Amino acid sequence: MKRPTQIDVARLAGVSRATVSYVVNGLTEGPISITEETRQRVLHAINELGYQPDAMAQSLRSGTTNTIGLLIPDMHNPHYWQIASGVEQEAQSEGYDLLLISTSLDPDRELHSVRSLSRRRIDGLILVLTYENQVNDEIEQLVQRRKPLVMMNAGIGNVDGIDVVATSFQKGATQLMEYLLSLGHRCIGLIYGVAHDQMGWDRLTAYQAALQKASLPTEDNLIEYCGTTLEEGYQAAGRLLDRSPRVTALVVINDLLAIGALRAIAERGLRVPEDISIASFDDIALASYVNPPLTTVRMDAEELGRTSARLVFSRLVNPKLAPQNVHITGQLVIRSSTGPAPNH
Amino acid sequence: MKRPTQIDVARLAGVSRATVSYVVNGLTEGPISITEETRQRVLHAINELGYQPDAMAQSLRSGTTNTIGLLIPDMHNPHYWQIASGVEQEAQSEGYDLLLISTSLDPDRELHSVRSLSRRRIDGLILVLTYENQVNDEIEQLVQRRKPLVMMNAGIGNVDGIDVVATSFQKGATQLMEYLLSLGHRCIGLIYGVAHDQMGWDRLTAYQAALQKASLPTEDNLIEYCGTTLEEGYQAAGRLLDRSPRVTALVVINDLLAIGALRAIAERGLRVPEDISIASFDDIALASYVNPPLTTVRMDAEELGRTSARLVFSRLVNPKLAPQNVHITGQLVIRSSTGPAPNH
DNA sequence: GCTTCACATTTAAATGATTAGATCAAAAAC
DNA sequence: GTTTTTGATCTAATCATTTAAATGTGAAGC
Repeated sequence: MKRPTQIDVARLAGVSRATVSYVVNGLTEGPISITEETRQRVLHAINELGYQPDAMAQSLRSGTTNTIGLLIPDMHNPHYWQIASGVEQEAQSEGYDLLLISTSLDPDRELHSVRSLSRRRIDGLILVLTYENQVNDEIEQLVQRRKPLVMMNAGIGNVDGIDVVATSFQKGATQLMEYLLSLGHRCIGLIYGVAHDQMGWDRLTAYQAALQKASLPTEDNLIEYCGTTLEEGYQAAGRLLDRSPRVTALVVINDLLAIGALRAIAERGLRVPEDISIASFDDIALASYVNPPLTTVRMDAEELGRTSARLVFSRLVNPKLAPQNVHITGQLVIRSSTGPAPNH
Repeated sequence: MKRPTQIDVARLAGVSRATVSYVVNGLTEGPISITEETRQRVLHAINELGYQPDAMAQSLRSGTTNTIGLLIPDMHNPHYWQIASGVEQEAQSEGYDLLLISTSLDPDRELHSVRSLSRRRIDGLILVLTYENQVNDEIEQLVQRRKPLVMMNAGIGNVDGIDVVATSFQKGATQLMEYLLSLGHRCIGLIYGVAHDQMGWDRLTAYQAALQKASLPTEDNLIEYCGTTLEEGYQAAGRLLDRSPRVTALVVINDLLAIGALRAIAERGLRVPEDISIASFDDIALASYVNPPLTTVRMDAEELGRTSARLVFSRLVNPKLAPQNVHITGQLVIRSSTGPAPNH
């Protein structure tokens, strides 16, 4: 059975399509007026047929889709989920739907997806990119078409004239390092699990700067590189723990990998924080529920999502707004996964 | 700057709109033929203007949106994320985009969202509902319009004639209970954290049946009801643990809440599994990384998502397919969070 | 009695694509 | 030399809506 259109309703009610449109959109007051009797006839016909206006046709006419797009790098990391959750909340409360695309950390897909979203006449777009430079042309176009566009990144090269929600763990990472050093830790490992070199730079540089400032060696043998999954975090922690001298503290690029690392620690019979301290970044919901609760640098990802969405909507309301540049920094949250260095 | 349309391209290339369409869609072979020279002129104009076909207009014409919708109850539970992830993967590989809606466990929103998705001419729809009965009318309509529609549920009342991916923990829960009883546990608590009475029924009944079969009391004082968040699982576990006599094993409705429960256990200085065993359902990625790794009944949620998506696409290809009814059951995975009952 | 006006509704253009069928010139067939 | 065919392109209908402008009617104004 085909879905009924305005024409079907008009025919059944014995009126023209315009009248149906006016009734549906409640324009019966003001310049246009429809008799109550006609109105009822139309409403009755709508009910009879189960008519619903076709969103595609409306979109074509209005140039508006009531949809915002969100591009995230990976659906397996709770951090990105939380961002999406925040965006979804805000979108829903504004009556917008969410088109979600994950690029699975693939730069080709990133480019392809931005193109696809732009063809769809999305009303606004939030990008959490990993390979920014790839899509500059597309972004340029979107900006010129006055599409609300928010880029969320970890302080990579910002594009001019667009809204940015920049996140930085730099300050929080520095705080964390000072805290660990004050606990007497002198051999602090870093698990650097990222999809791409440019990611996590804020944490890496803060880590190195802190060590340097404390006149400690910053050689690479304290850094273990890996991918972005739990399993890879677990593996990397294992490799790092089996080196000697063993680190007394472990800084992990995010909570997810830290949970993987916790397992590696537990398997070696080490106690946290008595034998080894561990700290990470993000403060995902789980961070305070694992055993022991993780010391972490908090960045409320859901709030990040909500903020980005709000930027989109504020530009949707007022397209002439000057480019916004929200800067969000992480805050150190001390829990029980960190403690004094052994023999200190 | 407005986005260029087919007309702009046609004008610049000195041809008609039809010709542009043919070139864009690569129909230059077969019944239609275009000289290479014209083709080049059109392509050049497209490039010049940065023309991209408007997806809305295409959708209106074709009645097809290249989009599938997914409705999930809650974005905070990793279980649903994993489903979404599976759907997204499959959709992307078929060249479809994903429209994601979370109802936040609100029945009104559930109804409203299904309506909204149906207005959008979504090509297919996957519903993970919690309040099925509310939307039966809408579903009926979608079926009559021959929209591929998959319902994923935990074996509640199935609607006739539609594709269903039914999940059941019944068998796995029974296995789990037998396993716990065989370890000597006689006082087994249940943390029943659901949004809605009908959810988790499979686990509850299996739990009760197993106790009854073992001639153990099935009074309600071993069951702690709560909501669906980590925090609520934590609280509920606390309440249950503080009763006496204390349970020697804890069955939790899902892994997420079990992780909350683990914290409550740790805070009371109890060891897992020496003092108390804990087991749950889902086997989210984290389940094998927490300390200790959780015994759980595995249900691969990502696979669930992929399966649902595949059902949608298979019906999209062949609308006359008989209604599919995939039944997926959970499998017990024994890890180290369960062990012999104390004093056994 | 003629104009003016308000009211209730309709007509038709516009949104941006696809595609069946029309057109028109040049080449091929007879 | 006329008809047929073929190749290349164009015309116009269609998809389902919105909305500015037009239409027709009866009542009010003078």
